[in-house]
Amino acid sequence: MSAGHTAVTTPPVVSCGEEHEDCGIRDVLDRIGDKWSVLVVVELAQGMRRFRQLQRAVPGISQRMLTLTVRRLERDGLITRTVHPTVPPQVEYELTPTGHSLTHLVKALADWSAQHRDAIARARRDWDAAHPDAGIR
Amino acid sequence: MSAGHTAVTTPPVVSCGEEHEDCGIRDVLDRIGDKWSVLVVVELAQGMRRFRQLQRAVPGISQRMLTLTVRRLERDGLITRTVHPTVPPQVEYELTPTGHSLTHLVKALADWSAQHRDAIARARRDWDAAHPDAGIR
DNA sequence: CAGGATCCCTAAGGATACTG
DNA sequence: CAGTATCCTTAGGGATCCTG
Repeated sequence: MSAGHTAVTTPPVVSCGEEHEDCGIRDVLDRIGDKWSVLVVVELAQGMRRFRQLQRAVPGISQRMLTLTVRRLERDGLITRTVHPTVPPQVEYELTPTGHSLTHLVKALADWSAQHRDAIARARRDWDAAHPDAGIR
Repeated sequence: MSAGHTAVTTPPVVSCGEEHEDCGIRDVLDRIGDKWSVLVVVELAQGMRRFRQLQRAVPGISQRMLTLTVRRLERDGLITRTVHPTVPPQVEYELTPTGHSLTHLVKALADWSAQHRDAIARARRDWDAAHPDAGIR
């Protein structure tokens, strides 16, 4: 169809073993694909943070979601939670080595986004223009 | 606290400009963080596919979600949709160059998952054992 | 075959109030 | 400060039926 097309000769970068049945991809996405996890990880990449510090650093997050998010990250061994029995209480969150390794991945995501966001935005505008009445958006 | 701790000296891998306000990370995750997009992309990484082929290749997906997923991917310029006006109709989906570049990213996700899934599973078991009654899970 | 149109249901997330 | 406890709204997604 379209003129010079590299066609099917493109080597399969990802292939999920034999008959792909989920690989581990969905695993990661179920973990960091939510609304706040990566943002918290990104902030913690700068160093240790306390609860309120995190909440201020991650703009729109509610205290409820912050609590849930750090709990999950802690459960998965991506961050540590250190309670100082002072008054008022003081709780510190910090990335574990595993959590830190995740920042590399997040960096890859950010890089990809930076490289393609313009093209994607353009594609969207074009598509929206070509489909004035779409159930999507 | 814990013995030899690399502490705050860890260089910030990701930092989102100055005061991070979302970077482009959420952008990517909003795009591929859903339940099916990556799986469809992974399948299309093998080459061109038709609608039913995709549905069979991605086990649990409903036709509704497949429709929505490919629409979104098409809108973002990650895949192309080619309609052959035959009877019965035949529609082919294929990765665009941008879409193909995404497979590299997905590969990074899969690799990270493979490297850490055991550690994470262990961390979970430990955490669950230490917190018998947790609202999380 | 490749969808569109509906209906329904659950989980994610927001807002608010309260506590150690 | 660092949470917990409720309540409520929405969006994501599944199931089913219908059509060109």
